[in-house]
Amino acid sequence: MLDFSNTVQVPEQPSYGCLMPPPEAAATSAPLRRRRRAVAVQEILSAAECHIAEHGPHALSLRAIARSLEMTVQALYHYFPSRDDLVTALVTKAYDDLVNAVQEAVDTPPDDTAVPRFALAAEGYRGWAVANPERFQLIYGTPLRHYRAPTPGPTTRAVRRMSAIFHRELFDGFTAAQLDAANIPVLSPPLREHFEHLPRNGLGALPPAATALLLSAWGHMHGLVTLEVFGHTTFIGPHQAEIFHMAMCTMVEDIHRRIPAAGPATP
Amino acid sequence: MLDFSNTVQVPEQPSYGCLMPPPEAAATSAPLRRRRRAVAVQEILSAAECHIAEHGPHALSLRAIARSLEMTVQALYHYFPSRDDLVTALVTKAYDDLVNAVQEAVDTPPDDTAVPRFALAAEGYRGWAVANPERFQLIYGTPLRHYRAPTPGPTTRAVRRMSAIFHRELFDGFTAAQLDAANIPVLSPPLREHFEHLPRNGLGALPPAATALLLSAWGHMHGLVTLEVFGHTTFIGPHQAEIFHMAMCTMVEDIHRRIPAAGPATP
DNA sequence: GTCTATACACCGATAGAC
DNA sequence: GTCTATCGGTGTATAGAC
Repeated sequence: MLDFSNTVQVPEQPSYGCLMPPPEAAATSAPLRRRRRAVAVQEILSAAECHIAEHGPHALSLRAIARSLEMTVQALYHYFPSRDDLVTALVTKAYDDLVNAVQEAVDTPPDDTAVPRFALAAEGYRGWAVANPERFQLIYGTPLRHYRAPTPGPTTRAVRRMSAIFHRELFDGFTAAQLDAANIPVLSPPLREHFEHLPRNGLGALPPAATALLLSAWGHMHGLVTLEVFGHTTFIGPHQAEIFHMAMCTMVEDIHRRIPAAGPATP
Repeated sequence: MLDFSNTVQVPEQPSYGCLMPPPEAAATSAPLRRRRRAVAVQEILSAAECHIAEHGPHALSLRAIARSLEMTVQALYHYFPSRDDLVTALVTKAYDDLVNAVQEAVDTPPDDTAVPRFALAAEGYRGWAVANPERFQLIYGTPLRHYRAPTPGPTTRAVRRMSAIFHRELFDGFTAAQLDAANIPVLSPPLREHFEHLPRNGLGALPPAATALLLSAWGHMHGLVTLEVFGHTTFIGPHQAEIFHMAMCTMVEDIHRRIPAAGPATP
């Protein structure tokens, strides 16, 4: 792919912000050149995110970024060989930031311990999306014109992390046997087989019924967030968070109701 | 708004298609001029939809449409005063078509009468979205650059129709008292009040708990469709329809379980 | 590493002839 | 109603000087 792939996540930006001092690279043994380059890349990405936040992901252009950085376009080409590479870096970072937000929501001790942990994760998801609507659109909105994502997808790693979190928070405490016996309509044999052949370190580790429930839950969460971020639920006014909270809590309740209690031990 | 607003839906296009003979207007008493104009508008919209289907909603441009119609841009301006007006017409039509698809799905006698009617409607929604992914993106994807929708929104009528269908199919057979007693976490007083002040001929007619459940259901349905149409669930392969079906059926089951049975009559 | 200059495409919109 | 011509802007990308 690109030579900046190993420098792009260097100093772990604390959070997204438009006005941002040039991040001082932590004292490292890397040569000065490298560090300066990394700083420049960070500044470019930061300016790009700023531009996206202001004008939407589809307004992304090298010229605009160059303008806001008071550089010329050609200087950018020195750091990113093409627009697509810049977009790829932005998408990757956005996805990572989203997953980090979810992880952080899960790690933060909740005010109310009665709230299911999946709902906490979901609220981290929503929280990031609402705080960064344009970057959320960059990830989950209409694909960018003329952009071809590299293969393998730059987001697969983050997707796997996210999937693992939701998987854990939704099904932790249940055995595979319990999940397999979840009370849902019977799945077709081809579908069951398809699910069982997914990566063993990911969804493939779950019984098919659980995979189906997890996908359904993901869609539920994502749909509510999408409708809100894309402005289709403005009539709810300031109560979006409450609706979302209620929907996620009842959803987890309903899913868990479909999983039978552990039977007597069968050694 | 625009003078084409009364001509745009004239001959009720049978279905979306790129190659389409100029629709012969039914014998009407309207003057010849009007009919010719209506036909031209239809052709332009059709070409625009064709272009959207091929290159995505964000590629929409008057020039491209003019090219494919072998006209000049200026001829288009004769029918649509600006690009925004064309976009508005396309969005309106897409939304209408989507609602029509849902309505048709509800009206079609199902193969399996055990499938909840809400699930049938949802499958109409999904079916249209999967068949017209780019037009779905036009409606529900990233807002188009530089496009300002007119006020009142051109889609409000269609949204109301859609809302009415889902409302009916999800809650038909339940009384307001039953819906009001739905077993969900208590809603905050401000939220209840907000819901009760929604339009009386729309969501305002429902008890707040039912409105909340309907919104949740809408998000659930929309999320699964969105993930599929925007390509985030390709790993499911050809089993998307089955997952969707299962998710919708269990969802309706769970929602109905939360609504208490009708108590003894209290006259 | 950054610059000027440039090539070549695209876009929305307007003026005015026919 | 449709045309040519044009304005003023957008964009990605490259060549070559410094």
